[in-house]
Amino acid sequence: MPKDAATPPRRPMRADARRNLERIVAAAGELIAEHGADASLEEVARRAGVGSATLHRHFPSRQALLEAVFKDRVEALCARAGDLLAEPDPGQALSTWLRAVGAHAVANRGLGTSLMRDADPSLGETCHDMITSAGDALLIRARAADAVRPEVTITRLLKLVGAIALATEQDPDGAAEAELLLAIAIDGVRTR
Amino acid sequence: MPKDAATPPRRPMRADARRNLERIVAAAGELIAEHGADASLEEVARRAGVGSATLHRHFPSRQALLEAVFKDRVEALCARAGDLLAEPDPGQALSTWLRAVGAHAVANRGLGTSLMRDADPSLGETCHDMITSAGDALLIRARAADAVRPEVTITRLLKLVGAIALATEQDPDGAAEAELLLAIAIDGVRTR
DNA sequence: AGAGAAACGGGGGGCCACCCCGCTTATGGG
DNA sequence: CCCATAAGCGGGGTGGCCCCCCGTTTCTCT
Repeated sequence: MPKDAATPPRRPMRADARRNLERIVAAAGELIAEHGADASLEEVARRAGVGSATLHRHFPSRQALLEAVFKDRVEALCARAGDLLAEPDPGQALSTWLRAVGAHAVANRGLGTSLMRDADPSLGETCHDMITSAGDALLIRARAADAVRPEVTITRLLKLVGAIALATEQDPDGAAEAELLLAIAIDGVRTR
Repeated sequence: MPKDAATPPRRPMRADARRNLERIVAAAGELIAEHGADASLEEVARRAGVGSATLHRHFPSRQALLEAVFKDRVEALCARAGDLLAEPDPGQALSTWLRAVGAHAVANRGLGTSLMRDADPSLGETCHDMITSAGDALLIRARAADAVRPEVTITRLLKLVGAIALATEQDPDGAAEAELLLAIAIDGVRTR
């Protein structure tokens, strides 16, 4: 298995190109944290000290840029999912992980949007794909333990989490509210 | 109690102004149905046969326009809530109503966004206010019957429904998916 | 009918995404 | 070490959008 499946071209990237690319991702990270997922791409280029054309060449769509910005955070969540497979209670493990995903999605504005889209097939290994695989392992285990209802799929769960993150994004205390909404969704509205 | 609390100005609106306003709302309704809540306002004005300045004079913000477009649909949902107060099972009544709200939110793109915002205080009686009051009656009854968990508030429920509608908006079969997600959220992820 | 006010809308400013194309610069063979 | 080559760059143009200013048109009341 290759160390990095996302770089199949044989010619290594030119040094300046890689440098610019890194600057762009860094600037985008800052601006997205400040202004959300629909931050101005021109401003990103400006802050990166790069022409807007360069940004568009490296990232043909906004989504592509978001993927690059959030990649490492998503990887962390995937790793977390792996750890939780060792947890004795499968239902609890899934629930814990979903809360972690929700927390990240709220903390990093725009991540929620990225997690929900499975659309664009030109982007190769997307955040959505990664997190789906990671979560699915947890879900399958929970289902085997009969801890989740049968119509629950990983796609639906992630959509739910992403939607909640999006909905609480401009709340004054979004993190706490998201936590609560997720708890309600997981345990149900009705009393048991 | 006045029949229409939203028109306190004594001078009646000029005939042409009212005509334009109606045209704008109609055009906006069409375009929002086609392109979602972030349809181009210029295009709305164009289709209404009106200058863009006129649109902005009548509706100082996008949100104000959305409120006008969805007002009657929201009133229908409020009426539905009133009817459901007669339902014998309070928990069931609440759940039925939430599904109805979800269905409307999915069918009318952009409605979900409107229902969640309680922000702008300059807009008087907003859709959000109306639906909150209507739903609260159902929720209070359900809570009295001990049918819902205590941390559930009407604001949170509506946020949940709106978020789900938003998340399924670009799904191929959004309506069915939203229905399912809502069912999961209401009954909980876990088996009972 | 005429005065006055209310409403209109063309057009301009500012911002943005996206792309074209002539110029710069890294790279690897000689 | 040098230079040919092509990968990469970015200024500036295009078209779209939101929002507002202000001269002009249209309604309304007497």
